[in-house]
Amino acid sequence: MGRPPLKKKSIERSALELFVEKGVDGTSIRDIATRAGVTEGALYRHHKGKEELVRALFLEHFTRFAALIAATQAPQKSFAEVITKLVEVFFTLHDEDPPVFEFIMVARHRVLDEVRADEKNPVELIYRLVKEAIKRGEIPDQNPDLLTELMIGMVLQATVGVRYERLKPPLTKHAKAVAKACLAVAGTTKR
Amino acid sequence: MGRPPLKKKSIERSALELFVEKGVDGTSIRDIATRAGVTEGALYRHHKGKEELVRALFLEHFTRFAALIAATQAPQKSFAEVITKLVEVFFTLHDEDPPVFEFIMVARHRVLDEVRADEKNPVELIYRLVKEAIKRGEIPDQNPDLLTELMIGMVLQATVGVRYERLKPPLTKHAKAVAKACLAVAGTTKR
Amino acid sequence: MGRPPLKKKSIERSALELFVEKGVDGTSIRDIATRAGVTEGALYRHHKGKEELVRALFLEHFTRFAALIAATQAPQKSFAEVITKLVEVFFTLHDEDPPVFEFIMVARHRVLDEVRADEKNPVELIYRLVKEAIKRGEIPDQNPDLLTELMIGMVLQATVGVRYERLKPPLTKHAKAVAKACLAVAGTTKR
Amino acid sequence: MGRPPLKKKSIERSALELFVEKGVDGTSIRDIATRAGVTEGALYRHHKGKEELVRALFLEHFTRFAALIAATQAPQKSFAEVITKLVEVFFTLHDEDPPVFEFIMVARHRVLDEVRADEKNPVELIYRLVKEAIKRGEIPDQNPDLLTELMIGMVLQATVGVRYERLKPPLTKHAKAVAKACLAVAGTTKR
DNA sequence: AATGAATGAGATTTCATTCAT
DNA sequence: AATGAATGAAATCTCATTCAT
Repeated sequence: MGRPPLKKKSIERSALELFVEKGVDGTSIRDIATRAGVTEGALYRHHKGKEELVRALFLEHFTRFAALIAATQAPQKSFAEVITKLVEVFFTLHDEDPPVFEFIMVARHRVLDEVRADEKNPVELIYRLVKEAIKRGEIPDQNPDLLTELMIGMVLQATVGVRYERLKPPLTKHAKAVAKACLAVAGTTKR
Repeated sequence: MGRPPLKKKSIERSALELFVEKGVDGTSIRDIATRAGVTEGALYRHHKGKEELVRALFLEHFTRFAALIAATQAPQKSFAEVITKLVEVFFTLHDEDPPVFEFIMVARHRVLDEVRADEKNPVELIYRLVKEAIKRGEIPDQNPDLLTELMIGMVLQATVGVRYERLKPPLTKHAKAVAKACLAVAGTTKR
Repeated sequence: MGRPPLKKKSIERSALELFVEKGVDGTSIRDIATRAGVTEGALYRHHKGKEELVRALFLEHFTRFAALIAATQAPQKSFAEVITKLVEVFFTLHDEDPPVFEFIMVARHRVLDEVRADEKNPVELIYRLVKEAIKRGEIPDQNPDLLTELMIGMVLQATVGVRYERLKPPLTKHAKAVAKACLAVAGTTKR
Repeated sequence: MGRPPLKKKSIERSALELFVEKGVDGTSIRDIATRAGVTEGALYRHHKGKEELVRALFLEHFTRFAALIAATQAPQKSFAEVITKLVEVFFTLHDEDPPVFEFIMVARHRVLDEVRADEKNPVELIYRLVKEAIKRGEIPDQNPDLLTELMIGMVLQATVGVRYERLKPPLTKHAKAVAKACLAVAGTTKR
């Protein structure tokens, strides 16, 4: 094995940040190279092109995210417990590296259109949680799709609040409050 | 007078729809012209370029939105009443013309960076409502920034749910439920 | 006969001025229309297009210029008299309407390539004067081409001096001095 | 390093020639690329655009010209000596590379508007020479601005004469005659 | 006579990608 | 591994001209 690819990480990090700041379509190879302190050709040593780079970055992080999120699931846990855990996990993932979290949010539609109804899709996961909680009487009967959206909306918007400096980081400090809000909306009966 | 601007509306509508579908940077002038059934040059009779077109479309609709949203304000109304009204107004605006609503959401960061801390900014408006409600004891003492984000998150995510066909339109059908969710999160004491 | 073409003169004057200020290629139809206070189409009511407009403007004024210049010729006059008269005529034409004079200078190569070795060409005219003066012994034997260029250079550069505000107009005030310079260069022996 | 910039010189030379032949506004990027044997985009590797290319070419050569012209200055030399030297230098610069000389003439108004009253401006330099010569009694009292223009006019028109094949190159062959003409116009008293 | 929207051609510029070094 | 000149295609924009009004 030769020397480690010194610039690879730099290229990938620069790309990720720029994708968040200006969008994938708004970011050029030259933008990435400039920020990474390399020249345009260097990117092609490591990736086939811009779209492949987006895909690679997405899958690298999303896989990790999905695994951590899936691990929150446990049949014996109550709806309240799982939701609380989920919010914590989401916020921890965000705080760990906010640009990475934001990139996943930005890139998911572009990449996930191929993976749409995937079981790993957090929307699907939460939807199933809600359905089961209703069936088990943990929360009142209601439109499970709507509740899913509302909870997801609160979690995601909290990350937006941090990005625009309307909420003080770290986000994990707000996890309890947001989880409580989710349960309030769900109308959780038992604790 | 020369020919009346038959194609202006068509160009603007096509642009707006494409901006929502593929993003501003992902939409080319050619895309717009093709959908509008004109040649590329026609756009420049009416707008200086793509960025100016985005700005013009945004300001046109945002101004109308802001006026309607500001009109929900009335000093004698309770927090619950105003929030309920606001959700209704948001959802009505959405249902009226979902692409226009979505375009405003998509374009706001691009355009509003110049208008940031504007009083017309709905985030600001809701924040002030929350602060006053806390002061008047209508809702428990809490982080007003967080509550603001949570309510906004729910409202916006509901529109996303419709876009991805996870929620059945029209959105106004869900207004009552979403308003109730907002009040549940706020912990409204009086009704 | 209907109304007179009110805007025709305005278009032509605006075009002429812009051709001088920014060059023919640097001036667009829109530039002309804007300065003339009309719309783009109006020009085509009076002229076939930009090139034809240049040609028309050039020929209109050049014809008049050429006639006045040709009138300076008289067989019985001395070289000194004709040169003095010529400088006066040139400077009078310039002072009468400097933009017109400058336009003729700017456009001559573009238009005169068709008329090149024309007898009306002032260069040709002066060249013949010089040749005859040498033959008649009015001036010393010398390179007639060079003398021609030197005299033309002085006359034209004087107009440039006025344009760049290095010489005080009117130019006719300098006619005597420039004529004297021409004769000094020629080495005129008799007066 | 990547490939050495094989085509840069070719692009710049082609541009310079075309600017002289057809004017800057009459020359398209495509014209330049075609003559240089490259594609249109290649130009942008080396220059920001056409205007910047004009500026770069102008400054590169003008700086060299100005240095050589300034070097003709020496306090102990007579007006006649300096003028003779100046004409020689101008003509040598012209003969060395006529297109470069002509380009400087063509581009100077476009670029020099920013550098106008610069001391390096040859017009200024000659003006100062003339003023001093008058003060020192080397030439009769007269309008120094006019004399400056007349001398410049002769020198420049000589280069025009060569371009239009009315004067036989090389121009340096005519230097003595033109210098003599300048001194005749100035009315130099001492030799 | 004049308007000005629209066209069609082309000019300028950007950009992902390739490749010789 | 990295460079950066150059390409080829596409995007943005300009402009002379036409034509319905």
